[in-house]
Amino acid sequence: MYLKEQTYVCTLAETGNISKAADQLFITQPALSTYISNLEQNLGVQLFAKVNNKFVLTYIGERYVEKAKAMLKLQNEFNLELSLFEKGVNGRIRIGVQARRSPFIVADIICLFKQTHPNIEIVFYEGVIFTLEKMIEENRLDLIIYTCLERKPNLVYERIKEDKILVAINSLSSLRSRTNWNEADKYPWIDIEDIKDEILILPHKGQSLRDICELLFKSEKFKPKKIIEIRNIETIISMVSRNLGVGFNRESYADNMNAANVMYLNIKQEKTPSELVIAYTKNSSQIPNFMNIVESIKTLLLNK
Amino acid sequence: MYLKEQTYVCTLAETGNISKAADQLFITQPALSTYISNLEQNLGVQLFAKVNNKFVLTYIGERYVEKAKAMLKLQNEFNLELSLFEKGVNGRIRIGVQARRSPFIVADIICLFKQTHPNIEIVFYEGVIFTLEKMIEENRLDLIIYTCLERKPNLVYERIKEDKILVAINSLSSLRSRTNWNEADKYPWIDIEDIKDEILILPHKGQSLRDICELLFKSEKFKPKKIIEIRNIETIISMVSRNLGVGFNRESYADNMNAANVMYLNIKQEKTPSELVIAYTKNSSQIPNFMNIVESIKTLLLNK
DNA sequence: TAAAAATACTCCATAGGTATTTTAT
DNA sequence: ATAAAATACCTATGGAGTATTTTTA
Repeated sequence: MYLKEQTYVCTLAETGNISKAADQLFITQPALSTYISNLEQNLGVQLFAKVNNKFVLTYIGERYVEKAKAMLKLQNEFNLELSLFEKGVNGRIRIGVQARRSPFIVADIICLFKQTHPNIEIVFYEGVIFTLEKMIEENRLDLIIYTCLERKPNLVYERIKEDKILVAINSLSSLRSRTNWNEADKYPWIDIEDIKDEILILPHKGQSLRDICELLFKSEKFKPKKIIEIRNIETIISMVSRNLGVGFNRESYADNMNAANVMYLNIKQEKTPSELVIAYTKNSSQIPNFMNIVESIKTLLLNK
Repeated sequence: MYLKEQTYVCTLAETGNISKAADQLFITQPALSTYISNLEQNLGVQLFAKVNNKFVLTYIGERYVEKAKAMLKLQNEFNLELSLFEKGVNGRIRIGVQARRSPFIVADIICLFKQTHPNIEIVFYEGVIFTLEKMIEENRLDLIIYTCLERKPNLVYERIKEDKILVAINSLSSLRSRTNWNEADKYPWIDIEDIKDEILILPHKGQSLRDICELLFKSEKFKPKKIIEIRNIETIISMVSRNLGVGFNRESYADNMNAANVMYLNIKQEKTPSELVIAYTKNSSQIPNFMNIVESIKTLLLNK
């Protein structure tokens, strides 16, 4: 942003001398001379009066310069912001996270940015997968962190880790005897057929955990006998804790939830577990060092 | 003053659509398209992101638009001021008057402007003739009202009226018998030779009234016997009122001074009396309807 | 007479035009 | 298939240059 007209007039007003002003502006004296006289012609008024071969502002010239100086101040402010932005000091990143996941992530990311990019404004949006994907495609978010069920072609994905569906049973339940534990695995395994007679506590339809469960049930032709629908996953787990049924959870959520006597199990039938990912649009031009930021968020999430 | 760059960007930001924006700006779609992409190239950043074929501002674009809008506001303010100025509504006129004359003139001029040009700022400067002439030549005044002794070639003069030098005598003084009164004249006549033995009360050297008296004395080879020097002309007249000597005054001042027993006399020897004038520089480009203003001040002074 | 500004002229970058192609819904 | 944006290409204006003249102190 360069305000040539305003700069020229203000410089001439300060020096009172075409030749000196032209020097300061790195142009020649005739160039400035004709520029100013053309400008005055176009404006229809004299901005300068010539007194003893010095250029002094007329009344309307003074009015012009007052406004022009304010403009030049704004120009400088923008140019400063721009240079900070280009260096990556300045900026804004809009991050979308699943509302469910937000408590485990947001505070950490804010702490990370406070240390590494204190002048980058972070805007969080919490929502469901569908909304997050819609918002990033509409350029209302720069980056989303979520459990991806199906990759979209116009987004770029950075895989953080697998995010398996786990069955949550009460550790005192008789189901425990049906589980197998391989030393290599974090959780024991269960066959989904073994819980078909149990009361299943699931989120409502439309919640992504429920939807992914339904896909699994469908592919396995699994028909649950009885389902209780609960919106809040923490409530589901606390119900399992009281042995009121068998719950479901994502591995990434399970790690952040504590409840007495709750035992998590891998599902034998889950072949292609969904993934926790960072996603962004291909032409993400909002921030210069965007990829560094993605990397540092990725590292943060991997180490959790 | 036209901020093309800022106007183009703000219009595009508002419409989100190159074609509509181009229409509003009275240019073609390709013209705006290339203009914006060149601008982004030069700035080194994207101001807009294309989302569903709509142009939406990026972070730095928002920063740009915030500054640009403030500039456009200043531009509108100036353009408004300019149009008022061109219509003569707005403006400033700097009037110089002789300090001596200021009490009889300034209030009337201010009243005149309040009625006819309420938005024109009037700046008064009060000083001696020499300073007034210097200031108008340096463009620090637009117009001076004073008693001109000698016309300068680079100034334009509007003659208001003759401003004769009068002799002030006490009406009880014996000098009265030496005066002649023609019916046609405002004041009786006296021969300067008749006061050469009197005590003459004159302003100090350098005061214009004294200087003009000296010129008269010189051309008439008139040698006063005794002179008392008094700076304030009102004081001189009050001394005449007490019959302490013979005073001098300008006709234009005399009309505005009251003192008991003071009688004013024309001087027989004054052949080319000085004039009360309005003077201004030849290229007075400060105010569009300057000549009207000069005329109305002239009329005001004539009717006093 | 010396310094500053204005003028004459030349050149080139760029804004803006038309015609057309590419892209996106 | 249609509408919008981008691209290609052409033109003209005006900003900036050099050389020179005019003006002013």
